Amino acid sequence: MSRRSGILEFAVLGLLRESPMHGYELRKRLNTSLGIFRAFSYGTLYPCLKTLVANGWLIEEPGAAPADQPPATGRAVAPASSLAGRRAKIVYRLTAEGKEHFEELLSHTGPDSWEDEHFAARFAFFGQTEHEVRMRVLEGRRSRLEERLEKMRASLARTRERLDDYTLELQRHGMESVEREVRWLNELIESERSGRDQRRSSPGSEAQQNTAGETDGLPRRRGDTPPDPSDDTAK
Amino acid sequence: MSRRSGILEFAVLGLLRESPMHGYELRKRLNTSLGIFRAFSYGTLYPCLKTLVANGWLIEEPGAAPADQPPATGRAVAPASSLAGRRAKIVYRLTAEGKEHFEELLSHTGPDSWEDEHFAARFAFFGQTEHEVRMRVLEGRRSRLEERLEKMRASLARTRERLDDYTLELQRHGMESVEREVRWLNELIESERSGRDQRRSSPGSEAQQNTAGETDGLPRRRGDTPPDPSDDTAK
DNA sequence: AATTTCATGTAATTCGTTACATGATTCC
DNA sequence: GGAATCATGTAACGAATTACATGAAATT
Repeated sequence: MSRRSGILEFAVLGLLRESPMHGYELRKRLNTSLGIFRAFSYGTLYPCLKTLVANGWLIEEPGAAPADQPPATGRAVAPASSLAGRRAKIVYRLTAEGKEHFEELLSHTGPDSWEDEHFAARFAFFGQTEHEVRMRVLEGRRSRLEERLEKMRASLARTRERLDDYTLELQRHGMESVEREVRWLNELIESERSGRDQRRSSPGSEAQQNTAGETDGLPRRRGDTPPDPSDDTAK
Repeated sequence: MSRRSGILEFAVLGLLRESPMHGYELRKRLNTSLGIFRAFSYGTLYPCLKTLVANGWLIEEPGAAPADQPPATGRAVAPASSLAGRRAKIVYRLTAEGKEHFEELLSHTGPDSWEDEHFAARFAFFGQTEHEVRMRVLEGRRSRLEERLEKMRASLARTRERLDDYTLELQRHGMESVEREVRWLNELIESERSGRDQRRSSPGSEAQQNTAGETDGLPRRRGDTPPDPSDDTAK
């Protein structure tokens, strides 16, 4: 019941799987940590959390600091008027069912999975995804983009000449972007193939830290930032 | 009244300015001709048309073929049962007020204009936009993207190491895309500057044909289609 | 003490889609 | 004459935003 768009639900479960958090922090992670994620508003996030709780996938805990600041001596964190009545921070924690559900979502691939935002969300949690599934998603995405390319080419060929230069340039640029993403996917698929099946659905409940790991099959880039020095003019 | 999202309204007015059309065709143009435009459904388009008519910006005409096939001898097009009763094709035509309104939209730039979809729509009609405005839009877009880049860089620096390789790769790719678009904008702004102010708000009501024109200040690319022959498998 | 940032929520509204319902035209 | 495509619409729903309302904690 209540198919709440998948994407937000998925991302929330995925993030909470790594560690419990309260809504406010969750939102920030959603907007920044994950690559492409659009900025969800509180008006979206909080109701969604309620639903997830209602489904038994999360539990609300009256918590103080979100997993960074350890509870330590027992005071100082939940200060004055006991943790009972007042509206305190609510820390959301994934239940066993929630974890199971997320795992299921992770292993399931439908035609949605290739669409822009869905794909980004899937990719963001590739770390906990099985090799098989990763391949399916990457290849699905690629053929989705190739379809799109074909349509663009067709439309471009059909309408040629009749369009002004700006429209043409817009289309050209759009196509180039898509072509570029296809190439990116090719690289990813390539390295996915060669770097066999490291990291199946993760063994423990901990997020794998991957400290200084070169273990992953990703195409490495050193010299990350492009040759453009001195652009940190903050303002 | 009824601020219908701007973007669809804008695009519809812009397309109808070039030539009258009926809804069905309009939708196709929306999806293909213009570069990036997402696919609007009929459920969105038709009500929007009604609103535009109600605002006096469009008029519905019982029409047969949409401006391609000339009315010619008067028959053959609206065949049997006269053009009276039955639900016929409705051709939408821009009124004088509509044209005026569109022109106003064209010359107005708000902070919306830099956002992804808005920008694409604006760009698609740069052909009828004044040089001044084009510059504002391009530069606004660029600084919007630069803001975004800064945030991404900051977040990346903040979270380093703590993220798994896939998340990192996703962010890297996202940033690269944005950087690329900035470079594209730089080129456009550059050629906009050098190729002074050709094409102010268009003189006549006709869409400028631009047949084989090299007049525009756009960065030219010959060898447009990438080295990929034989891809016209229309299927 | 006042301001900013953190934190949680709700109601109204906007934007847009899906699914449905209908009918005309063209192609085979 | 049947299928595909063209063509127009509507009602129900969905997803997410904005604006509002509240309050606790940290900073100055």
